[in-house]
Amino acid sequence: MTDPKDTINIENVVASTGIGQELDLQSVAMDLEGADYDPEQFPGLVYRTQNPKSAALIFRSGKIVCTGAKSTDDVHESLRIVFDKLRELQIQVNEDPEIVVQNIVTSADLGRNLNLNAIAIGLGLENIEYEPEQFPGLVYRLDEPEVVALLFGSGKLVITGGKKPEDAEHAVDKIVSRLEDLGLLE
Amino acid sequence: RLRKWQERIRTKDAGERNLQFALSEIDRMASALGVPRSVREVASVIYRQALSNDLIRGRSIEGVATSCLYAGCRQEGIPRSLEEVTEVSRVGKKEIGRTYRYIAKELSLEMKPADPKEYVPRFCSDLEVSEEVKMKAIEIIDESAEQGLLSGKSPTGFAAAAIYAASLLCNEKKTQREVAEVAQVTEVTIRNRYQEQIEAMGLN
DNA sequence: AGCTTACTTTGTAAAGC
DNA sequence: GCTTTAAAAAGTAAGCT
Repeated sequence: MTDPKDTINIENVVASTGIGQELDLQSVAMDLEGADYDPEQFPGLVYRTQNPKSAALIFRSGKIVCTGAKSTDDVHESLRIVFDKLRELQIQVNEDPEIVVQNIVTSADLGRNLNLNAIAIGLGLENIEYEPEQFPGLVYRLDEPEVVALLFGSGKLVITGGKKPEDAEHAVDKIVSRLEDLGLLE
Repeated sequence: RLRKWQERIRTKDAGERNLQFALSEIDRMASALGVPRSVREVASVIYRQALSNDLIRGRSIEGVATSCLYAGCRQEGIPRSLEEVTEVSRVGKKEIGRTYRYIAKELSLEMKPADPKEYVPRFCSDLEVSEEVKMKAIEIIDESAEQGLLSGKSPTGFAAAAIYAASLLCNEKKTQREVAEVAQVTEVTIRNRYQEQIEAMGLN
């Protein structure tokens, strides 16, 4: 039996940071190759890194949001590239800006099909949201860790809202044991 | 003090007018959908509960009224799909769905997902098929749901496919297009669900 | 009948309307 | 509440050949 924990894969990491310096996004947009900046539509400038792949949202305040990285290491590497690009434009960037992971999206596989109708009733209709007419996944909010899990009929799941990789592991353990207790797995 | 008093009356009148508007909208939409009076009453009760729990603030009256009607239909066991309620409402499907989920959660309505079988009588009478087709469709839904094919699938598409399959089995063939139209799903969805159900019934 | 593209859901920060 | 970004899950839908 494959431990569902071993199937966990980080799909997206969102983090925030700041260079500690105000920016003139108009000029940054002019000098930074590949930058997308449309202040009418959104106040942030979008800059994409290729290796690792990510998208950074750079704001006038100097605060930055990095999304799309596949690991916390990739977040740091992506932001290092962004910092260096800004330095190339003669912009002062703090030594080691603090990088805070805000959300980690993970996928996993329980390895067996799930009867979502039975799970909805078993876990308690008051704790879940399952509206197959609107979305095929069952939404399950956990208190500890504080994450949200989307369970699918295939047994695959998505866990989001966590701030560290262990949150997803703990969530998978709890989900597996609850489903086993209810006799809804295997 | 006089001013406060007038304001209270103004607020009370406005609130009363809003409630009357909401209830008349529920009535209008219920008539357009052809649901029985019991559903309008349940929907009205849910709307008043939403009102007393202050769930309307920040949302459109029409959106809440439509969501309450959608919830009422399901609670009464004669569901209308979001597509169907959207057709008679002045707000979009996305807002109705979102408002419905919010109200259901806040009022602890604990709604079970709609059962595809609940759509069979209405779809079948719209298609003018026999009682035999209706029973066969229900049999197909029961069997394929038992085999776990229902998880994540839309109840209307599941019901539509079963009715299409049943019409073939009973030699009262309805086209995918005809079934798709009454169920408000695409022919592609019927085809996909139909294939799985036929396999589950061991009829392929 | 496919294939492609796109939208539905979840969470999260950023600045501003 | 909205706007934008990213990614997964699976279902549904629409457009094109």
